[in-house]
Amino acid sequence: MSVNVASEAVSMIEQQKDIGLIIANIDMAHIDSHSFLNALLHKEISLILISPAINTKEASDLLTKTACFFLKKPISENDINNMWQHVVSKKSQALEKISIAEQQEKVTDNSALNKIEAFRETIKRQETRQSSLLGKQRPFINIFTTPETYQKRKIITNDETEKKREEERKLESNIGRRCYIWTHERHLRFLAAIFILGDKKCRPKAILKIMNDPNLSHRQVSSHLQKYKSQVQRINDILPKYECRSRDKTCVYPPDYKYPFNVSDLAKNLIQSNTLWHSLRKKKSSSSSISECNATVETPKFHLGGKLDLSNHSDFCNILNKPSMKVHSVPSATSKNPSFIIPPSTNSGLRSNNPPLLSGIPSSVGASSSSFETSMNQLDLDSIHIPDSYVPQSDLFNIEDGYFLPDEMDQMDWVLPVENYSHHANNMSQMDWSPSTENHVLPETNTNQMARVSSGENPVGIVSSEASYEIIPETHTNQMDWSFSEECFRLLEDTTQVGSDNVVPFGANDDVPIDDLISFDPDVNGEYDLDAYSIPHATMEDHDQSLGVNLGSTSQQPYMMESYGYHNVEAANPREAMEGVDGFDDIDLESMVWVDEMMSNIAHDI
DNA sequence: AGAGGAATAT
DNA sequence: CATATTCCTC
Repeated sequence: MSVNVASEAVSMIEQQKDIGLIIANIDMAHIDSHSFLNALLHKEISLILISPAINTKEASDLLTKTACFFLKKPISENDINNMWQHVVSKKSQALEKISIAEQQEKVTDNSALNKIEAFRETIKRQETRQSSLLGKQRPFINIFTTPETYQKRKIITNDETEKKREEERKLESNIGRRCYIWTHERHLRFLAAIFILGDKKCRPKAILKIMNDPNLSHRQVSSHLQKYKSQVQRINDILPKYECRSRDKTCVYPPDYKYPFNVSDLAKNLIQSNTLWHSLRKKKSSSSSISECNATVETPKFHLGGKLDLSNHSDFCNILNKPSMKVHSVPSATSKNPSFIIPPSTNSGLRSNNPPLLSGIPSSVGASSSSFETSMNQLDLDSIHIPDSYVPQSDLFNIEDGYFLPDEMDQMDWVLPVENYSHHANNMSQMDWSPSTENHVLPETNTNQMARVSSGENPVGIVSSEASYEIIPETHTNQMDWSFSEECFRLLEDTTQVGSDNVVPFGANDDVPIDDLISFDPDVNGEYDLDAYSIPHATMEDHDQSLGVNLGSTSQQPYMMESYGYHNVEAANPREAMEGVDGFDDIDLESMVWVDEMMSNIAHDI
């Protein structure tokens, strides 16, 4: 909001309560600038003052009282770009004010410079974080550099030496840093541990014991577990919302259905989908354009195709003899929904170098009896009963003309910019399973009027009668999302070619030890013919029949049929996808060392 | 004392 | 957001 007269601004400040930042010319017409400043003295509003020339004394005086920053005319673009930093993190600003006030007791005549120095430090910290995240340095803004600040730096008081030591301590630990502890491999171990332990026993200490990672502390596992659990919760909260937004209404749901995903069955699904992803990736790399660099690109090891029967192993036998899992509200014991998702695409089955994080969460694998309980006697991850998700999974990845971002959902950065691929390829993105904004389907029932705003060919936003949603800006669409563009995928493929030295070739560091432990074959009996899922059921009765149940669909709203979105997978049958791949059926005993370690740990625990 | 877990800090 | 730390209970 802009006003021409200062008095207008003052009354606006009085009335409006959500003002976060004021940018004002120091030379105000019709009003004494000091009375203007008094008006916001006790408000928590950041103030940036603009002046044609900066009088140092006056500036320092004002900075002490109210202003948080001074800009000298003419204002550069850089200045504008950095303004946001004055409004974010009110809390830290407040803290800073306190610490500055304390300093003022000792250095009274330099208070303004203190403030600038402190602010500078704040920005520096932010820069550090951003650059570590982005993997590159950004130019640091110079506007704060004055001879005085440099002079000030040389005066080292006891206070400051203490501060410095504190800083060093913080640098040694990982406080405030992105430190990629939870690599893909570690996370998979973590998930495996959770799966093995089960919901009730998956405590930090036990997990750590199974993971057997000397570089991890109990607390780190604890923290990771906390986050993991919160994400499970998030999924359980969010999935029902997808369901009601779904265009695919072929499912008929019990009125009281839930999403009883628990911590360990989700872990199982995630491990499984990761394994499948890697296997398909391997297939792709051996058959498509990447094949020319096959000789140098080491592909991950897998043991798909055979299950590792550990039922006779004395340790595992005990471990796996845990109580049977109860499952709530299973709509269908014979649902044909596959337990994984292949992202739809125009000409390629695998589009991302990131494993499918959300995939596999909805699963009904192996539910073949009318009983919803089972007990495990072998490490057969397919035999566990996981309830149907009720979510037509393909819809999670459908792209429509209209997108909708539910209020309660943030846009998640669960995939990485291509430029940082080499750095992050094995890390991060483990926890954020929510599909990005683009995958949100506009609910049919939504009465909110939506309009798409375009600039040329590029959508720039969505305007609704209630709110407007910004479409992910270009920098975000460059991320390795399931929905990323064809161009982006090509770029990705290019950058993963061997010879690009800032990029780790795919596979070089991607081996997943957990695969050595668990052999998945999601389609060991050839039952999951993905093509079959793209054929719509003719009638609801057919649908019910195929599910082997009658869920009383006649009493429900008859929904339109939509096809599933499993298109263009190179081999529809994952089993086929694996045929002909060397070492496919082997179980490499030498690579099972970790399994042995894990098992002996478990034995010790027992 | 030390684990676990929520909350909060960085 | 990812990770570290604190605080409190058991």
